[in-house]
Amino acid sequence: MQTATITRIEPRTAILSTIPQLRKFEVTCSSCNLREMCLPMDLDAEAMRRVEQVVYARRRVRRGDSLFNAGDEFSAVYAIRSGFLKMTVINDDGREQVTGFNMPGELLGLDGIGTGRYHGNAVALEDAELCVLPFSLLEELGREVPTMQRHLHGVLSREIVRDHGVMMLLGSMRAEERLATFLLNLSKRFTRRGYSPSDFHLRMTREEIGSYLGLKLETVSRLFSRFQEDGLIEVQQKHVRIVDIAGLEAVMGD
Amino acid sequence: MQTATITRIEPRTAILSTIPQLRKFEVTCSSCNLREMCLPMDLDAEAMRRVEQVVYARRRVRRGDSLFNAGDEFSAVYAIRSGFLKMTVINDDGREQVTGFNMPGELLGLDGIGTGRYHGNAVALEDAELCVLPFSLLEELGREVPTMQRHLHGVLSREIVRDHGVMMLLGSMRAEERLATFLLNLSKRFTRRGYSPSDFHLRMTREEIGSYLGLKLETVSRLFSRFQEDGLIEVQQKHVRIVDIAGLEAVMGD
DNA sequence: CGTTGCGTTGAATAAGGTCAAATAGAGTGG
DNA sequence: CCACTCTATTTGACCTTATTCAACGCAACG
Repeated sequence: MQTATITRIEPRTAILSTIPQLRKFEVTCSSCNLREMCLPMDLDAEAMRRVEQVVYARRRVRRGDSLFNAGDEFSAVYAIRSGFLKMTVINDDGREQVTGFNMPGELLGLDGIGTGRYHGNAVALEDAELCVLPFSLLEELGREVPTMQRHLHGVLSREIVRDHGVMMLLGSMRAEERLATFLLNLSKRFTRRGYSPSDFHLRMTREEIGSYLGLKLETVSRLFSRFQEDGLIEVQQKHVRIVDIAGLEAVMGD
Repeated sequence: MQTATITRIEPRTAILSTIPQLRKFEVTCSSCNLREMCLPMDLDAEAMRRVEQVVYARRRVRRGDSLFNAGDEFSAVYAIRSGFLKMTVINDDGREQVTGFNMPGELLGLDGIGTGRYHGNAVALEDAELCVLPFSLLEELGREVPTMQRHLHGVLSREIVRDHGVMMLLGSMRAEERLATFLLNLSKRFTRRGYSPSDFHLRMTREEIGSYLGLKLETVSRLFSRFQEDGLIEVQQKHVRIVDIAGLEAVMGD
């Protein structure tokens, strides 16, 4: 496990003009193709400029490496620019639970605000690049720009809502419903990012899917096979093709 | 389902002096015995005063009634003054999942910030009284008082952390571990509120416990009986007495 | 004092887990 | 480029756990 590369970017616009064009281009949220779903969503030009001041570094994490681990000191949240990550928690007996899979445009590290230390582990499922948002700067921005404040609260609240959805999944659904829900959720998120709703590459293993869904990897594998037999999907290793969306949705309806 | 009683309290201190002594006394967070664990935790006098301006109404909800329901317009979060409540979500096929049980000093309604509508249902398990905190006032306060801002973020973040703990419970633990965890968690929270760590009254039914823990009510009942046979607890209907805390903790260790 | 909701318990069943073996890919170094 | 290794995946057989179905008991309440 090696230290991830950190690319420092100038923190304040005052200095921004001294940076080569290319670099400047990289920093701007306004030109980032994730702006529609990332933190600066729906901001006016002025607010956007302020956010860009907060994004003061870029960080790369290689597949298998951690962005942060449980217990690490919290100082920033991260916006995913590229790559897939998983969030996990590990309990006393060493059992690991995957609490989420995250894709570009999503925010990581919110679990660290409350205690000053990250509560979970963020591990890259493939090489990833992230925007580092020092949380104190984000809070400062929130105090000055109500839109940003509201937006940050929204992100936190929606994470809670998402978690409640996972509780519903884990607490009330049968195995096949869980997997169907999972696939449909991935499909929706891929669609939002401009990728195919029906054809995608799973970055996580069967075991990681199983952990997230509260199932064993063998069960996940069997379900993939069954869904394929039933003509709902086509699977080949990590590549999934959803053949019958309505059918998948109907799995929950029985 | 009847509308809960709402007691209006003057929103701003300017008017506060006109209220009878008793009422004034009721409003003050500073004299509330929950201040140690509620929103105004760790605030200085000035910040405390500001919070008290935000708490502008009191609301009563009777056992079985809803404080709010999924889809209701979001405008406030609620601090529980007295009484137990449960949070639930209901999915398309009508299945209900209990996502949490809440006791005095805890905040409800955070799930509504992100979308402007509450995502879950808050139902009183016994007659309850709550402080109404209009969220726009809370945000305003957050912008002006960094301590409060940080504190609100902390509450939101810790809710996420709690949810991840529940995911761990639902995704990775066996039935008996879940129930043991649940009982120990209740014990801890009761202790914090000055009640007995070992002797308490469950406000929720076996079915509600089961829903929360991802188990059927019969399973919960059997586990209670088994824990009793094993000398870990004594149960009589809703009254629980933890006899062997270490033993309960050990349930998770096997 | 019957009704009703909640809780307990037993027996049968099903869902998913465990164990084991075979296979398929991906990555590595010669 | 190929052989080798390692890890991920698939599948079968069997087992365990929790669910389902059903009956009954208890306590609160009109």
